[in-house]
Amino acid sequence: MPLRFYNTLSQKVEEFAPLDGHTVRVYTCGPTVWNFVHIGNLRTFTSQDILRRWLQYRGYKLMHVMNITDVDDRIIQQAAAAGQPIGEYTARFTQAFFEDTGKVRLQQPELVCKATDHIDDMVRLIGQLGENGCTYESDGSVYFRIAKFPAYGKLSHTHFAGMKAGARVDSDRYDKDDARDFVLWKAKKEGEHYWDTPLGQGRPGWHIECSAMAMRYLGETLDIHAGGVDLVFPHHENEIAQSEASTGKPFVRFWMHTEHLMVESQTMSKSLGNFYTLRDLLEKGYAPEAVRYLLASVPYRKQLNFTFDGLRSAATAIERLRNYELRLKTSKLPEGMSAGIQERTRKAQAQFEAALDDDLNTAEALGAVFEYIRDTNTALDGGEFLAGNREGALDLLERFDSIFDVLRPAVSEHGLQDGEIEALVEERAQAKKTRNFARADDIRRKLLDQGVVLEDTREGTRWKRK
RNA sequence: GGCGCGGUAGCCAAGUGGUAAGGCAGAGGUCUGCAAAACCUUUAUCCGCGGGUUCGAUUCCCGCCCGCGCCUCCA
Repeated sequence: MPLRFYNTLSQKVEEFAPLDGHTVRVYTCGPTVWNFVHIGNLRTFTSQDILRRWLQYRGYKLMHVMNITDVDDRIIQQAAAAGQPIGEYTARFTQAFFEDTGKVRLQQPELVCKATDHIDDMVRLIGQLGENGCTYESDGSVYFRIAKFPAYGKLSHTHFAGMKAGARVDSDRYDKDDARDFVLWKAKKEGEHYWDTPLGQGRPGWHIECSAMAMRYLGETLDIHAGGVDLVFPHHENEIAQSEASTGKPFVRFWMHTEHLMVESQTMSKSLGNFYTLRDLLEKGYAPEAVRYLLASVPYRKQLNFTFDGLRSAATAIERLRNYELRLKTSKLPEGMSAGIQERTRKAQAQFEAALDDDLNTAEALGAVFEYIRDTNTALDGGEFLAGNREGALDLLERFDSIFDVLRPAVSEHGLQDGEIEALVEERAQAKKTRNFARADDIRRKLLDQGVVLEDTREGTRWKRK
């Protein structure tokens, strides 16, 4: 079965291949840098990381562009409250964003672009829309006239036909001709950051930055545009309107939206006290890999119920994976190659790949890997897993980790050096030989205090950092 | 109200028109100086509820109940 993704536009799972056959042009809506990323943001970004990695696994080149929204109402407000220029305020959170996403091992997009660096592109795009007769000005602001774009609503599958224009006009927004119209350019307000442009003094509306930057770097038709489900309407709907009304071409082939994350079955919100940033979780002592695993383990189109129980489960599951890898690498195996095991490995890889090809079904992919681990652990116990099978199993793990990326422990702390650990392991082996178990246990305890776990096996003692 | 997603074991969660993956937790066992790791057995006669289609439905259709999201700037 070929690679296929659910497309919000068609509401169907469709076969995917990049337009030009080799390079996938992806645009994802990045963070608004007014605060630290929370785990809901991270869920979306993690699913996009899985997407990236899977496209690469399937041999495609990537041109992935992500924007940084570094000007919007909240930023202006918060920066003012902090008494800082917006650039200074956003720089701090932009840096924090990359620190945090790096900790959960998100690959960097090929290109990251900031809204404030692309004001000219936005102004040009708005100008083009003006030439096409899609805009109007009111009180110094420029609006997009939805009536000029009949396809409006095709992404969110909203039918505005029966809705009377103006019926839902918000009393605060009488400056618009139609309630659905949205702002492209906001007139300057006293004391707010503004740009001097042919459109007048002001700042861009929210939606225009994505259209402008996406088309600037990826062309008029993108392969994939992704974001959280909440962006379907109005953000992405408006992006389509702006882009297609300007170029007359389809803006995006595949729209992919990540479902939201819940916390203990409830909406995550500050008022409920269940709002967590990544930093909150790390401070509580959870490993970033566990966060990554948990966020990646539920397929992106399903709401993910985040619980601390789940986070601990994730950490234990990672332990199982790492134990298995350690066992594979350290076990002395009988010579030879088992055809049965080889076939089992091939099958596991096929299942793993089929699962991810099927709209990134990470849960099923994990199932395939764990099932394989249990089977081969049994074979290892029974002596049927032979030296010749080791490479295949390690290769499978490597393939798995090229997507999930949880096998390597976070930071190797500055504790004991390998040589020191090995010397102590050797000393303990001698103590055990002389049945000096007190000394042996003493060494094990001492190492455990340093985060090193010892495991005695038939072939001797192996160790790992916890 | 409109549009959309979902309701599967203690928790998380996959899945199929033919009789329920996987992870975590629990119980018992094997192994072990101890411990860990690992394995074995066990934990849903049943997939929100009620109808219908079918030889057969958790999987398709209809209705209902419940949770969640969006409906103008929230990933």
